Amino acid sequence: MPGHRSITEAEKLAAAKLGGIPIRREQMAAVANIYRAASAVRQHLENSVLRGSDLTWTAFVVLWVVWVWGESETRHVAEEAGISKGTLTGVARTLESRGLLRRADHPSDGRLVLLSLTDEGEEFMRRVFPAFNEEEAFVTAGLSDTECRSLAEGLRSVVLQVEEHGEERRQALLGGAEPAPRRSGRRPRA
Amino acid sequence: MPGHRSITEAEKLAAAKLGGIPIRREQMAAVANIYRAASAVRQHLENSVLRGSDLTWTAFVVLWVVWVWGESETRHVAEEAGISKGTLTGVARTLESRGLLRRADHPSDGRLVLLSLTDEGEEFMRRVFPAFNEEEAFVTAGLSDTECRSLAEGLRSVVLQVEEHGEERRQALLGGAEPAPRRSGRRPRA
DNA sequence: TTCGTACAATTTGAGCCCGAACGACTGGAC
DNA sequence: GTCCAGTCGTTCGGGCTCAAATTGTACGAA
Repeated sequence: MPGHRSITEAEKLAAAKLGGIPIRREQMAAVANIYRAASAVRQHLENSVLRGSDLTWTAFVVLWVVWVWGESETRHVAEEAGISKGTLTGVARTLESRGLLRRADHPSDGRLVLLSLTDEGEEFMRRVFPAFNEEEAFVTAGLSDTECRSLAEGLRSVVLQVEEHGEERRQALLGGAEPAPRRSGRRPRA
Repeated sequence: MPGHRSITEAEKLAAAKLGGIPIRREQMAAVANIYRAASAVRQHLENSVLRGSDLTWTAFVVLWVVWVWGESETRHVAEEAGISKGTLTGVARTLESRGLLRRADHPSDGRLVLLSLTDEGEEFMRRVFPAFNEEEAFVTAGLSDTECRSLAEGLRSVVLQVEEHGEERRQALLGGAEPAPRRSGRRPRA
């Protein structure tokens, strides 16, 4: 687990490093803690309820999305699960090989693929989701119901800010220039 | 970005799926939003300030840790950055190849490796960190300073809960049985 | 000295991650 | 009927991710 040395201590050192240039401390601490918490929660869930079935957090989320929303087109599942289409292809392959997920062609549009749970997948979610939710309760045990709601509220505000103004902001930062190429990624064939 | 369909809507569907079994809604929403926010923030930062230098979030965090704390042993850096030692080996290799990070043997203990920034690395952080912090402020723009502090406080409580009681909890859940093997991971040589 | 235990970083294998390139397909214009 | 612009899922390349196995170093006991 991260964080033997406190974030506040780190802030001071960072400030010293910059000598005079002001830092947005509260914002920095908030972002740092979002990431820390996300890692801690994921780690805990993977090593408790998910470990027995050897599923990753992502695989479980995908399964959850299909379980809750029923048979769905892959692009919607990727969107809901918060992963790219390319990643979903791989995760779906894994889940299919475990016998939990099924893929089917769309009856009228040949470009689409539909995902749905197998019977085994349904049975799995009925059994495992309650345990998963139980651990969600465990990790937030230090917070009251009200505090949980308030936490979720604050986080939603962050998500919304990025969703609504992120693209525009990135455009502005690049100042018209096209985004820098990525070292990784597929190369043109020629 | 994830979440066209609301989490509250998903809750109801999940509840219906379970028919009667109660769900900890607030806790579920809090955890879901922690993860969503973390992804959104990471995505935004990678595609704005980090894109130009083709660094990932993780690589930047590692750089930041070494910048702030100075030359450090790899195990401490991994701990601070919230990644495993194995992952750090790879990330450090990447940063070394970019000329931002340096590795050195410990003068008295041959088992240890020390990481420090190159001059280029120092220059990079002096230039990029302010921009990074600026985007941390952007993503939290919907929150006041007080709300930021309160958000960080709630998240810290989650991190603490997992750090302090997580191991014990996982033990209890497994009920004495050793943790299930992982499909991935290195195999015995024989 | 030689052994054994402890602890360090690295390697390994399976899998996740993104975004760009790609091929299959759609649906409207002509 | 034949373009053709748009959309879909998949492939691909470089990189991150973990935990277990491995290699190497340290250090005290026999």
